[in-house]
Amino acid sequence: MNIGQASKASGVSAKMIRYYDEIGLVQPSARTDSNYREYGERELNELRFIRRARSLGFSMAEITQLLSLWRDRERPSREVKAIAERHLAGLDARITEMQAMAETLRHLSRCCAGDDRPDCPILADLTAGSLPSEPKTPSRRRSA
Amino acid sequence: MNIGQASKASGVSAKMIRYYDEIGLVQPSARTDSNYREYGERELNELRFIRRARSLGFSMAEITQLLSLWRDRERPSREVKAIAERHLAGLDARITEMQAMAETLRHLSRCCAGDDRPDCPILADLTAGSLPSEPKTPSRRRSA
DNA sequence: ATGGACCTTCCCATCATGGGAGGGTCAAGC
DNA sequence: GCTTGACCCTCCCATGATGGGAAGGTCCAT
Repeated sequence: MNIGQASKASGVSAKMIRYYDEIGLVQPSARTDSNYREYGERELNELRFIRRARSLGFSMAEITQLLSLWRDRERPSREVKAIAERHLAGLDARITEMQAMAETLRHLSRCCAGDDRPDCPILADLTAGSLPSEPKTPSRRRSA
Repeated sequence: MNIGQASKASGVSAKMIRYYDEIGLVQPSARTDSNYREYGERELNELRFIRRARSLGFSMAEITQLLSLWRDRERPSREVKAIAERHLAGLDARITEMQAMAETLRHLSRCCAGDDRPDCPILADLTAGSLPSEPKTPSRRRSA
């Protein structure tokens, strides 16, 4: 199977398949005389594995580990689970963070008239710009 | 105020302040004879504005628009609101997507013993790898 | 006048992905 | 056989926001 066929069959772009080859993640089982990459069922399954793992948000670094566990028939499921849980924790953290952003935006948006007038609580909020730590006297800077 | 002071006062790294200068987003009000960037209150507020907007997840492209509205005393709040709502919609979409990932992972993780044995529903799921759309006859090409 | 803290510019790296140029290969139809 | 179009190859560049670091100039306090 050449790269185009592997791409169609795995749902991974040819560009990415070449990239995985380059970084040594999934190498073609062979090359033809004319230097075309050739992939077999095994590589195909690995490409599908990667695609599925990417769709769950795993980074390439994590996938590298997962794939090597996948290849190892002796792996302890503990290790797989640890990777998954670490990733899940990161995911949850990012979700929480984004939810906070979304809530703030929803609030500001609700407060904004959204008409022709220039007064805008959204811009007002951005202007307030509380510093990370120190509160600091609220800068009553010249109207500018 | 030089770049270090502006950095401290705004919470934006000096590196980023130089970058904003380079892309023309916030330029120093002047340069000293020795070519040091000089920032005034106005620029300081713009930097704080950016920092706050970044913390709400706006992209630099969005911030460019927001900043130009912020500078325009005649802006219609409608435009600000539109940007905010578009961004909010994108955030919500990403949150939903990540929640789906997290739910899947939580489920898989719950099903995984996480012990010394190699059997692992997480790897099993990744192996299943359903194709994006077309089922397609399972390509029985030469077994390779 | 010396040292250290600061500033400058320029280059490189990230991470996963795509775009495109320039050139070789293969298979089908004539 | 030869042409044509669809494929493949490698190599380079770009993304977005950020940081790291080198090489060299500046400022200030001792």
